[in-house]
Formats: sequence, C-alpha cells, structure tokens
Amino acid sequence: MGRIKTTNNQLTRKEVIIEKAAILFKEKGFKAASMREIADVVGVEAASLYNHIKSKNELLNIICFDVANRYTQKMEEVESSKLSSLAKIEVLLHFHIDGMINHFEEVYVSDREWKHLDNPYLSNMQNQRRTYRKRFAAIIEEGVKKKEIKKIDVATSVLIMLHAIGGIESWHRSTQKITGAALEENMISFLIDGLKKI
Amino acid sequence: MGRIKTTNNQLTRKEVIIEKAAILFKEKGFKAASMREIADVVGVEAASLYNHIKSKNELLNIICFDVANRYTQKMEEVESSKLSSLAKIEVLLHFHIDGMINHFEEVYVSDREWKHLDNPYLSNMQNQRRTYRKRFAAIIEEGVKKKEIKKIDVATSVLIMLHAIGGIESWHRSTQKITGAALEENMISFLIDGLKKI
DNA sequence: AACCTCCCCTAACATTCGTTAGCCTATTTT
DNA sequence: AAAATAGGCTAACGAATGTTAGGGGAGGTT
Repeated sequence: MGRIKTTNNQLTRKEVIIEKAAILFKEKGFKAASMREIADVVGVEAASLYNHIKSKNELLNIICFDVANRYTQKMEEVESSKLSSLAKIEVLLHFHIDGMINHFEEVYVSDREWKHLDNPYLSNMQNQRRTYRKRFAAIIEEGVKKKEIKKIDVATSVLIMLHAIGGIESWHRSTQKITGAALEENMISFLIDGLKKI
Repeated sequence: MGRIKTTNNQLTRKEVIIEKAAILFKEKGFKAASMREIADVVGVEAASLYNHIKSKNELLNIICFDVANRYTQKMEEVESSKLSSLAKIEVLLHFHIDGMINHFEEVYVSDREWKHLDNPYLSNMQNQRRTYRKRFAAIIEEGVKKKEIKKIDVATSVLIMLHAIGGIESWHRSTQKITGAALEENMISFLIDGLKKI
C-alpha cells in the first residue's frame, strides 16, 4: 500500500491511527470495528498497525483516558477557582459542550465505549467517572446550601446535565445545523436556567 | 441442560430468550454478547436457541421495534389529544421516564444498539427515530407559537429532553437510589420548568 | 402401542477476529 | 558508502463467532 501519511500536520503515525480508530469506533462501536477496517482507512495492512500500537485495546485506552484526564484536570481547575457555584457549573458545561463539538469522536467514544476497556483500566475508569459525578454534584450541593442555586434534587440535575450534553451527537448528525456557538448558548441557558432561583 | 422455564409467567420460550438477550445486550452491547452467553443464561445450548428464533439479529429487531412502536403509538395518541402543548410534552416525558424505569433493558438497548440492525430494519428505524424527533419538535414549536411555551430554540430543547432521559441509566446503577416516582417528578419539573414562561 | 411434534442435544461448518513471525525495502544515521 | 532502523508486506495462527445438520427423547394424541 504505502506509508502512513503524517506530513500535513505534526501528528506521529501512532496519532494518525488513533484518530482514525476513534472515528470508526464512534461509527460502528468498538467491538464492531475491526483492525482490518482501521488499517484500511489508514491506508495500510492490518498487521502493519502493530508496528505502532500494542493492541486494539490500547487504542481504546488512549482515547478514553485522554478524554477522562482532560475532564479531571478541568474539574480540579474549577474547584480551586474562586467562582460562584453557578459560575463553576457554567464553566464545566462550557467545557463539556465545547469538547463534544470540537473533539467529537474522542469524547463520544470515551462516553459510550469505555465498558470495553480491560482491567485494570476498566475499574480505573469506573472510579474516575464516579468521582467526577460526585464532584460535580458537590458543586451543585454547595450552591444550594449557599442559596445561589434553586432548591433542587442534586442527583437528578447532575444526571440531566451530563446526559443532555451527550445529545450533541444528534446535532452533529442533523442536516440543518445551527452553529456550534448558538447550540452552546441555547444549551447552557436552558440548563443554567434550571438551576437559577426564579 | 433442560428445558427453558416458562412456568412462572405466561411467557413463551421465545419471549424468555428475548428478555434475557435484552439484559445481556444492555450489559455488554449487542456485538459483544454472544449466542453462547445468551444460551447460558437461558439454561440451554446455543444451537437450541434456533428452535425459537431465526437469528441473533432477529432478537435485536424485536427488541428495538417493540420499543419504537410503543413510542410511535404514544405519539399518535398524544397528538390527537386536546391537551395544551405543554401538557403534551409532559405526557411524553412521563412516558419516556416510565419506560426507562420499568422496561429498562429493552429501552436502553433500543436506544444504544439500533445501529447494529441490518437492512431493511436499519433504515426503517432511522426513519422512525427522525420522524419521532420531528413530531416532538413540532409540539414544542406549536406551543411557542401559541405562547404557551417560552421562546426557546426548539431543536436544542428536544435534544436536551430526549437525551436527559437516557441518563436514567445512571440512576439504575446508583447505589443510593431515590424512588422512581421521585426521580420522575424531579426530572419532569426540571425539564418542564425549562419550557414554562417564567 | 404407535405416532407426531416439540425441543433439546452434540458435532461441525465457514468466517471473522486479533495478533505474531519473518521477510523485504525505503529511509535515516554513521 | 555502509550500517542500522523504521515501517511496510504476506502468510498464518488459534480462538471465537453465528449458524446448520442430524439425532434422540419426552409428552400428548390417536
């Protein structure tokens, strides 16, 4: 076939593979996407991929933890800021929506396919996700206590917020798109309004 | 092994298989769940399943269209009712949340695994889903026109509502659950408040 | 008693999967 | 120019997959 092209951007060949794999994992799911298909898209034979990666699961590991670590990092940044609780939530929502719009495939795969990670990565990811939700909830809880946020069931609102964002997937698919910026604004105003006191 | 037990309820053997398959499809995903695993749970050898079903994909077909048809039917019922737009949305939200709580596996699988349907079922399902969203949007749109509903981006709110409900999955997983009824109430009040005019 | 239908079994199939081994060539380094 | 490395290739592996063929036994019907 030929070599993996890496000239355009500054990506390593491994990064090219990961990028294409993410697209396929998103479209067909991790299990349904085969190494031979990934190789096809990359422009190489399946066996050649193994010059760059250790296994199919390594691809999923990298994709999932890339995303998860970014979120954890952002959470730390937000937590240690001096913002009001409502503003903290708004920052996090921005970050989520932005991620969903600009790193769509990676984020989507990380969110829907992490179940196929193998241990110890699997339980690591489960912990990371659980912890993230708890920290998100803690911010809302604090806001409620400080009366910055409407009295509301915290667990339910966390659940709504985090999953509503996952819905951006259907925005990606839609033919008559509003701009990403508009979507972001609409979404945040809907969700934040749900938290505001009157 | 022995026969498929069907004594307890009035289920046919085929229905027992479908029920167990839905649970496995939910836990592992359609592609990752094997016929041998399904057979194991049912208490029978893999080959024996084929006395009751035509293929693995038939299982997915049945699960997905069971759910989709219920939703289409409900939509028709709601559309032809005399309710206000806001009340229509509320009825639909109730139906969704209820379905997610009481027919969890089926609904979850239908929502996340329909991509693995094969044609002509695949394109059928794509149409059905697209149509459903349009009809949902039309109700909101009508409400906005009649000034029953806050002026809001319709596409964005449909997206938020339908996906927020998908989040009930994480309620199922949570250890310290509030009751289903409470979840339902919290969720609807959050979402409906987002539509109400002040 | 004979028969039929239902439903399970074992055995095997073709295919697809992820992955490894070993070879060859282009590119980079010395 | 020679040597070393990186990165392709073909061929093949063992395991797992969905599915089919064919045999046999249990229970109801005639």
